[in-house]
Amino acid sequence: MPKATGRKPQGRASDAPDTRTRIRRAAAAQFARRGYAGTGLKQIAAEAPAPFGSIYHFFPGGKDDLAEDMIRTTGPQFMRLVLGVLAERDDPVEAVEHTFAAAARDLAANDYADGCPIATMALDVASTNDRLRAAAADVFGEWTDGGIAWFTRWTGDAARAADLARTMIMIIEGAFLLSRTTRDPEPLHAAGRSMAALLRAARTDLSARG
Amino acid sequence: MPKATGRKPQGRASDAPDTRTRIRRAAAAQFARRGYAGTGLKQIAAEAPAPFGSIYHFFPGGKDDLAEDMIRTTGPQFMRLVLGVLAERDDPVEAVEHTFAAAARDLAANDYADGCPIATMALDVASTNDRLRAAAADVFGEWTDGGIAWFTRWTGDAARAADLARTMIMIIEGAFLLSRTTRDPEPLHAAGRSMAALLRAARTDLSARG
DNA sequence: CCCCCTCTTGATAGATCGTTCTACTAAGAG
DNA sequence: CTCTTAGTAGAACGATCTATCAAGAGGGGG
Repeated sequence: MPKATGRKPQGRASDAPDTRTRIRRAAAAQFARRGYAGTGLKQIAAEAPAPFGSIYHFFPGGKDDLAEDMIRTTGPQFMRLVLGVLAERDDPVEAVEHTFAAAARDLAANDYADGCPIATMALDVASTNDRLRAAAADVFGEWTDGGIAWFTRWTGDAARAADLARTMIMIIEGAFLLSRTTRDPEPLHAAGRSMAALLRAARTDLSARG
Repeated sequence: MPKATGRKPQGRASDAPDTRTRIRRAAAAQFARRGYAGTGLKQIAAEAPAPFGSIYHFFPGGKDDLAEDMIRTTGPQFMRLVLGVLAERDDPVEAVEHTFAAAARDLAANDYADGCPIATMALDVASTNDRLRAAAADVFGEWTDGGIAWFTRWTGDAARAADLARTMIMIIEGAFLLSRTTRDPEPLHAAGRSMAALLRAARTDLSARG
């Protein structure tokens, strides 16, 4: 990790993102849309835009370094995004419904290209690249922990919160998969309804037990 | 489609599958595990085993033909498999729980390599290959229809059955994603519990309304 | 018998892949 | 001024990719 010396790269427009940032952004977009094997380093350099050699300057480990960096940075970003949307409503059931509706709207708006930032890569590398598989597993673990914290604040029951958190993640991933391949927001809406139904069932169940 | 002339290929052991079948099987396995872009035609030929040129003999359209054939044949196969496991129990809630448990066991048994036969490819090509994306969308549509039929037989309510069917597909896909990348069967078990909870909620809801 | 057709076989082409390499540029440090 | 270092730039390499091609093997129908 090169220590920041406070020096600006090279006389560049002050507000434009630097080369490293442009490479990361382009890599994140391409990997998320086209998967690991389907994305070429040359495409990333072309889209950044950045000189090809700069990729290896900033990410000496090459494609794997770039992909792992992408997984570990966009993963938490996505969780913060979801948690932010969730926080826009007070009632948990409404919050969940609102979040799925927002996801459906956003996915349609970007022409069904950007769903989960890491799911495509995760499946792509699950059986072929253990380092990246582990990175994705770490991210899913963080999401699960974050979800458990969120649901525990509401249910007070940790075991139930764990199932709800995992289910929320799984159903949203499944919904992205279906909506992206069918180019139809309906799966995301159905997912929202089911997740809300699950929360309502948990609520009545918990209040019945006291 | 070459008409079957009843003639055996070339002096080959009578019980061994023919070249075309071996190519299809190898392609299905590789595409499912490594995705579309991550699978090479040479690997498929090597694993079949089959001479490389035979791929183009049987699938003149090359990789796309092979992938579309794989999607359209393994998709329905997988639905029949799931429906078969579901039919091993009479009570729908038990059937669903049993199915997820069986999926968890099978996935661990094959070292977390074989989850959904088409999900990896579907995400891989969703934004890059419209022909294959549409093929995967057709398969998901068939699954949805099959699921709706199954749940309608139980609930009698078509709209609710549609949500349940879609949710079943989505949650299973999400669970495969999480279980494969974390190499842990727990997500599949959690998915089974949640799906069962959803069915129980639907059951009490429907019986309350009459 | 010989033609015909299906299938086999692997070499080959041409493009693209990830990676490495060397040369160059610009700016801060002394 | 020179030295150093970060970053720019892309040529070159060997491997691998998809796809094509030409030739051969082997049984059925004339």
